[in-house]
Amino acid sequence: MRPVICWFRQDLRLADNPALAAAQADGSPIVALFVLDDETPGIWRAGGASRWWLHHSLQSLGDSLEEIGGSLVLRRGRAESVVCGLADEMGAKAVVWNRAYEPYAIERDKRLKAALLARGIGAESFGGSLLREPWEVRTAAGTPFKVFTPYWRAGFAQWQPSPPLPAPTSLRSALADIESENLADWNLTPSNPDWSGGLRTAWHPGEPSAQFQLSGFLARLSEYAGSRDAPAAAATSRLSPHLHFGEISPRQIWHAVSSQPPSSSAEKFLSEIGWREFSHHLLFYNPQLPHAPLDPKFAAFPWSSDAEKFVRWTRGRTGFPIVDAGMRELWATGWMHNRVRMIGASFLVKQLGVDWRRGAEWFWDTLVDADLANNSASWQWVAGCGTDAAPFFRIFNPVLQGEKFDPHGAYVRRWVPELQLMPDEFIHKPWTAPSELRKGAKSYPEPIVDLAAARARALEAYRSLSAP
DNA sequence: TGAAATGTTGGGGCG
DNA sequence: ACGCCCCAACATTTC
Repeated sequence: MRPVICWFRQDLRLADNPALAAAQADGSPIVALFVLDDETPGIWRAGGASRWWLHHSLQSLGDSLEEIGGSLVLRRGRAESVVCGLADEMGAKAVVWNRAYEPYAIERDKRLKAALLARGIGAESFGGSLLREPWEVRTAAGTPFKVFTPYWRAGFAQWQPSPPLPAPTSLRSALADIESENLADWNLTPSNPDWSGGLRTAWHPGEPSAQFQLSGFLARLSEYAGSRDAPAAAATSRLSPHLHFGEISPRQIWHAVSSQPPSSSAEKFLSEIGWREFSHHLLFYNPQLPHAPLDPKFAAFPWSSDAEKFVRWTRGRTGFPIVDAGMRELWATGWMHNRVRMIGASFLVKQLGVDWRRGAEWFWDTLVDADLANNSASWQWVAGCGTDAAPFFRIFNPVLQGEKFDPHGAYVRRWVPELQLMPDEFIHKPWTAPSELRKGAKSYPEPIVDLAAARARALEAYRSLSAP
């Protein structure tokens, strides 16, 4: 019997996987395939932290497939040729996959589909990584949305997803022995040095862990609205990397959260899932989102070229504790609390005047949840050059933000041990502490900018955008 | 999903 | 008792 190839991409799960379910329903033997693609033109090659996650997620997916009588075939290369080649090799009946929405992925998949159909091989794609397809949600005029709130109201207020699909309990596997590469040979995990210790402590990639994480979050859902902005509180879901790799689907999350009693927390959290949808909507209709400001006024913005300050930002040595704590959390664990991402990003763009794309690139390389749509849309939001963007005058003050959201400095002390003994009163502005208190924190840097002066410079630069 | 500057109000000290 | 000033505390405006 001719097999169906189920091509796994950003959907590394068995449950609620429409492509896999369709392959099962077809009745043909199934070949589960993953392709490590660093070659497709325009691709955003996965960064270091993402590659670490991918390694473990693939391991987990392979294990899960084996438990139900299947296996995961690993190949490397330009995906179009690899998939086509394997389909030829197997005499495949069809290839199925769940859609991805990065511009290069859309182009690649379009070419692949045409190539397969031209060879008489079936090709079908499914929606499973988003709640709604980007083109499903439109304004009354039929145009894409530019602003989140109307997008959310139009697309999701009176809307319920269909229930998630169950995971297959046994896989009708292709009998032929199919050559697979060795995951270890892909060198996705770091060595010399192995910097992944903090990631291993913080995370457990894979579909079972994603479900575990979701149920843990549901148990503390009621705290979400009140504590989501406190980085020390661990009140957020921490589902972002699981979602990015598709170890859990947004439909599973939606279903689980909306089965809880209605609450402001549930509503707030679902709207955050909505921001993820909105980012993909924006990327779909604005393929330049990752590399060009949506607002053309920003084309000639006078960004700073101060490499030294940028490096200090990346390493968490700016002298502003809440910023440095966040950047060190990112470096150590591959993740940063959402509130601190906003503070740190605003600091880079507005206080240091550095191009948002430098920040986006750093995040891309260091985040385990690095996602082209979310990352690009969020940085454009912070920089004020997106469509639904933070107004230019919204400049976070890292001292005030720290005092507001980390009032006792618990988060800062966790990631900036130099400030362990600094009293709460000075924890977010240690340079103002009496000298005897600063002695214990001697290795902590002085602030690299004067907040008031930098703020004035930023306002001037942004104001000049709209001036004639 | 701001912050700072500016304006307003009202209680209390004081002559 | 009264007017005056000071200045938190809060509200509004501006960037």
